[in-house]
Amino acid sequence: MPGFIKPQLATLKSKAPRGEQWLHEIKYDGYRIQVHTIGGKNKVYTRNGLDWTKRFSTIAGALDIPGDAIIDGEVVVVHEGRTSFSELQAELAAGRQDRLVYYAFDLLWRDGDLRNFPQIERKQALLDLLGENGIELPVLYSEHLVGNGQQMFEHAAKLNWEGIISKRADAPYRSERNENWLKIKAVHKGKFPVVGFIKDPSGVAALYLGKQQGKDLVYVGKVGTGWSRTVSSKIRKQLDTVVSPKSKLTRPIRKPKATWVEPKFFADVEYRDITSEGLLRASSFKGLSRNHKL
DNA sequence: TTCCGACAGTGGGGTCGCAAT
DNA sequence: ATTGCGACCCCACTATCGGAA
Repeated sequence: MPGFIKPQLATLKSKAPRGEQWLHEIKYDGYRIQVHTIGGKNKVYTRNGLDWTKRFSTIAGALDIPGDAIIDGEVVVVHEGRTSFSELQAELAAGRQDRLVYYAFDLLWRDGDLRNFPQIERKQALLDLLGENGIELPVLYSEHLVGNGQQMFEHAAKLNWEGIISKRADAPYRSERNENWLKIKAVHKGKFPVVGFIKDPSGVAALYLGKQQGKDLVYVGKVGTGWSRTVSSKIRKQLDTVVSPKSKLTRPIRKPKATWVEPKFFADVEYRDITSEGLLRASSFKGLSRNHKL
C-alpha cells in the first residue's frame, strides 16, 4: 500500500471530444480529495498530499471498507442544484460538515495497484466496491455517460454546471496532467469598466473592475492575468491618460496600492464564477476597449 | 536548431492563525 | 483593534529552460 498518490490532472479544452472511447462526468467544483482506507482506519489527503482527515472526518468515517483501498474524488457542497465552491468554503469556515458530499470517481488501489487498469474498469471496480458495502450519503459514486460528449456538455451548460470532465475509457491512471483527462468548462464573459489599477515594472499588475448597477458603479474585483509584458505596458499607457485622484466607485473601497482612473476603458474578461461577495472568481483578461458612451 | 512541456512565478477569490502595528 | 503575512484551498496565465524532435 503506497502513501499519498499524486493526482492525475485534466487538460483544459474548449470542446468535448467525440467518440465512444470517451466517457464524460460532471465537473465538480470543490476540493480534490484522496481517501485511503486501511482496514477501517481511514485517511483523507488534499491535492498536495496534506492530511486533512480531521477536517473531513465525516467523509473518512463514512467509508467502512474491508481491506485496503485508495479512492480519488471531490468533496463538494451542493447548493441550488449545482456544486458550489463558495458554499463549501462557508461550510468549512463554520467548522461544519453536514452538507459535505464526496463524489468518488476513481479507484487507484484495491488490495493491489489498479492504476494500470483501464479507466472504465477502475470505475466499475469502484462502483462494485461502493455498492457492495452499501455506501450512501455523504459518499456518492460519480456517474458517467459514454460518448455524446458535446451533448453532455450542452446539457451541463444549460443546468449552469461548471462543465464536464472527459476521460479516455482505456487509459491508465497517471500522476500527471495529460490528454487522457480533459476538462471542458462553461466560461462566462463580461465587459467591465476599469476603475483603477496596480502598478508593476512592466505596466500593470492588476486591474480593478467595476460594474454599472442602476446609477451605481459597484466593485466586482480584480483581474491580474491574461496579458503579456508588452500588452501590460500598452494597457498602462492607455490608463495613464485617464488617471483620477479619487475612486469613481459609488462606494469607494480602500486599496493602498491602487491608482484610480476615470471609467473610460472596458476590460473584456472571462471568469468562472461570482463569489458570495459578488466578486469575479478565476478571472482572466482578454482585451481592452474604449467606452464611447461616457 | 527549433519546438514543446513541465515548472516556477505572478496574479485572482477565499479561509485561517499569528504577529506586528 | 486593525493590518499584514504566510499557509492552505480553488484557479488562469506567462516566462523560462532543458530535453525531445
